[in-house]
Amino acid sequence: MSKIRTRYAPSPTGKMHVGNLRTALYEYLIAKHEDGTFILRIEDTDQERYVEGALDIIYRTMKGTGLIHDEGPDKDGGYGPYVQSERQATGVYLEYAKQLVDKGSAYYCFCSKERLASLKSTVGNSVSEDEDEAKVITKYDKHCLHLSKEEVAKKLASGIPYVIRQNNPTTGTTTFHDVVYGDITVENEELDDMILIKSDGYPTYNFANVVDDHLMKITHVVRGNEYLSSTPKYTRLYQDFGWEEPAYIHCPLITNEEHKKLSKRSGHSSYEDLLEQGFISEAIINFVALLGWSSTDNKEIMSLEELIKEFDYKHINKAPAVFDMVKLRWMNGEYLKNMEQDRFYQMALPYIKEVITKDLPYERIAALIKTRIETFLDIKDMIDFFEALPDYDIQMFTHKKMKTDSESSLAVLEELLPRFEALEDYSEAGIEAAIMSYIAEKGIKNGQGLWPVRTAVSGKQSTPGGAYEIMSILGKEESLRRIKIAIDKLKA
RNA sequence: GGCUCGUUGGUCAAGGGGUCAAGACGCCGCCCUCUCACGGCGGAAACACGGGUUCGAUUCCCGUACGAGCUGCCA
Repeated sequence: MSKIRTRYAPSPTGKMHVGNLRTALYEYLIAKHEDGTFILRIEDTDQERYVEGALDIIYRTMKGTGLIHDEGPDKDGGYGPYVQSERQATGVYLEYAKQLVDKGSAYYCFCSKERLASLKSTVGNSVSEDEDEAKVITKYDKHCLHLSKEEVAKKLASGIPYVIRQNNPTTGTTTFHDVVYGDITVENEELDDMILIKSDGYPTYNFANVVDDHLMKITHVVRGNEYLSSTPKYTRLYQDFGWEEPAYIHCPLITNEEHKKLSKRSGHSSYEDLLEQGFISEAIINFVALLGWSSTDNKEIMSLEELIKEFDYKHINKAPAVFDMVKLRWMNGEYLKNMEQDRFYQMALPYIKEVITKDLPYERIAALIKTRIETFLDIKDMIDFFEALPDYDIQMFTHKKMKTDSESSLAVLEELLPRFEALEDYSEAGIEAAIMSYIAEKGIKNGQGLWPVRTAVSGKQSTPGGAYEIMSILGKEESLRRIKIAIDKLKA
């Protein structure tokens, strides 16, 4: 059995869309599961859509996610070039297209864009009140197929711009097999004579893809199911060339909450956007892997290594999957909770410093928030009270379950204040001892003693950590100041 | 419009002729607890519809509905 070779073939047109990321991931997993080769190929045949810097994003994403390719523009494996514009320069695509022309499976077309546009006739326009959905016929009419060799040669010589189109049969059917969707058959009548070589000399994606996959000996092709409808045309190409087709693995679409294709502005469209939203790479990969696939033993939290071991492309789902941000948040939180403290601290620090300018023990703050956040963006609202005491209402001291009210809270704070002032050991343990002995003396519930204190020093209903943690982090001076403020408020 | 694909709780998702139809997220409740989280326990919640085939269909077949994708000298 020959070794598996998969390829991720992005176009450098902008950010890394999560659908593309999943495709890359599956290609990687399929290859690595069988110890195969994972290739990166850049499909930049559309110069108009090329975006500066997009290539960097691709490399950065691959590196950041750990999807390391074995062959690519920067890693020659003997099947290069790995950039289609460079391959184009070698003339391969034209050469192969001409082979097809010689076989009668393709032909030159000199039709102007105007003529092409006129072909898109609208039928039954008057009746279609269903929005502006007019019936449109978009198939090319094979007008240039009937040009004689001499006419073609003449036009070619005179420099008229041309295109090379596939010559599809008009009768019969074409069938291809997809690993997830099974056999799919279409009427050849439906097949458009798609363009293989554009008038600028570049191949279309449709053509370059087939030629390159064959030349690079790709065994498994993974792509989104938006390609399902064009695959029969690729099958024709393989048949015309006499090449063996790779295994097709079309993945279900990833949609937004409205069940529409993910769009640029939906917030979860790209890997980079997600990083900006405070998610970490491992969680994104893990989550995306589970969109359309699940492991046999139901495991959900899986590292890339585990995914490699578990991944079986035969278990990919057919139905489109909604990208659920809420679940991603949960998963990200799981990763954060399980992260080694030091790494968490390093990653959280910039976000902490964004809100806290005072000289406080950042590491301890980080430890407090670790189990309480889902993304790094959650940090801000959680720790802002360390920086400045918010303006709170004394209603907050009244808590039914804690059995506290303004009056009891005032008493507790006034009695505790001198004890805190006299406290030498202002560590967490020292403060705890002071408060607990007070509680014991008074014979009150923990909550009755602690709720007023925590509220006074934080000014918030809920906080990461409790009274002693907060007080020791704030320091003696600041926490006493806040307690005095509380006493004043309660007296007023 | 045509073609293609899809349809299990709100979402992800197992299962595929006989199951009390898994699990996860979210939601709700309880426990833990100085708050919020964490953790633990429990709960509500699904086979789109109509015909077949069959002793028996969520599972197979056919329709219908709904949804999506494609219908570019984009990928």
